[in-house]
Amino acid sequence: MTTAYAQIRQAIVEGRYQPGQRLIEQRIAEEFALSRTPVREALRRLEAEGLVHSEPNRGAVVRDMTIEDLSDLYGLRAQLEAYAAELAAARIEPHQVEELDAAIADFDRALADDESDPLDVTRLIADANRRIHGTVLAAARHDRLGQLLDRTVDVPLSFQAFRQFDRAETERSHLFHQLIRDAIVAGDASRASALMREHVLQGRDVLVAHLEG
Amino acid sequence: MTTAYAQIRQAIVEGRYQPGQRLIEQRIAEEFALSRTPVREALRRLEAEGLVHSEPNRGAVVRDMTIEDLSDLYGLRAQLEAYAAELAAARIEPHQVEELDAAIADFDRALADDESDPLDVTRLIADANRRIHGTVLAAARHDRLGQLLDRTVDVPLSFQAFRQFDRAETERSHLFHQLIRDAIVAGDASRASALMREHVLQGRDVLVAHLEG
DNA sequence: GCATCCCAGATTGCACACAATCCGCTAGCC
DNA sequence: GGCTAGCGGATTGTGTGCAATCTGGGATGC
Repeated sequence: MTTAYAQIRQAIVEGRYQPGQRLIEQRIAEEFALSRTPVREALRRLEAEGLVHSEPNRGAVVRDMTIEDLSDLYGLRAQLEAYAAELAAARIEPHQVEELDAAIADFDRALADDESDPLDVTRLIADANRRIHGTVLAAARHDRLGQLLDRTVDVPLSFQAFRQFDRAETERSHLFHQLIRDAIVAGDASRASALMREHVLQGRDVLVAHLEG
Repeated sequence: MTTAYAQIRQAIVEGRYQPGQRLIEQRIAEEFALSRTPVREALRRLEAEGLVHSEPNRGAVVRDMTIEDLSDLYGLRAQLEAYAAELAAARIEPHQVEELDAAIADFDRALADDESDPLDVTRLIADANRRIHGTVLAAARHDRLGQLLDRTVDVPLSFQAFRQFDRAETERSHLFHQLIRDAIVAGDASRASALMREHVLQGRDVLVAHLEG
């Protein structure tokens, strides 16, 4: 099951299964050399996560979203991540501060790297970014919030082709990461929250502009 | 599947399956005169919703929560409902204002009713309350937010025995409902948001006090 | 006495078969 | 010509058997 879930999920997030496409159990089962049973369970799980939409007796399709839907989703994510930052400001532990600093340093290093393959640099940046947000979330120590955020963050990925980060945008993100880090470490919950909200909403604007253009 | 899901869920929320209790597929299947297959799917769905926790090859148990977990959950709910109120202030439509007013009027009527069986009154109040919050959520026009909220709101129910509402508390809720309604209708998003957050956090305090006492 | 190994029972994970349902299409009727 | 009823293929929903895995307890060795 776990394997079916992970594989189908990856296929959706990477865009191999496109929005709107029907996900026929038998076909997927054959594709992954499994029976329908684990495929069904994976589809139910993906439905609960919102990546897939399904109706009784009619099966599942990869969920399609309008730009408005995506924009709303980012708005929700902004709320959730802002709350995570707020909690983190009160709950973060020293070793998590170290993790956060390390991830921010990696982001900085990747940003300054003008020798490696740009594709690798993009990957490094994306990874450091994930670690930064992940550490804030872990510091919030709120399992359920983490769960909801994981799901909310991944959905839009299926609508973004893998794309290079614009330099100015990336530097702005870096700045925000540092400000957010400082607010959290200083225990200033309301500023941490506001900065994180703004940071995510900036991301929304960039995505929307990209999709409209 | 749908029937298995609904039945198991109800059993958990009503407390017939207690927190910590193992949910053995075969046993539940027999109890509802089904095979294990729909039961399995229902358990997976409940797991995704957070009502149930399960580990590979070890099965599912009704999720247990500490007071801290519940308190955190209410904090999350406060964020989400506040966001719903914020969006509703910008998006509500005339017929939804009518629905909201009708639900608030029902709440008022139930509150003034000192003749009916107190248990019926409590049920009426709980129902009006659900409609008020449901209408705000509908007015927010944000499917995903609605989904997340449904799940976040129901979980604590399994930890509350059905209880009478304290009169002062109920009147305070009624007041907040009216203030929230006015802010939404006036299009004042930030006040609607702040009021809703406070309203939910009051609910948290009451629940926590109740569980500790 | 204590730790370790191993076995038996219980339970979940998966495959497969059959039943129920849905959708598109054709034939028949008005 | 257009509309409705009904048929057949495709797909999902459910039941069941077997394999894989975990748990607890007892026997064995130190």
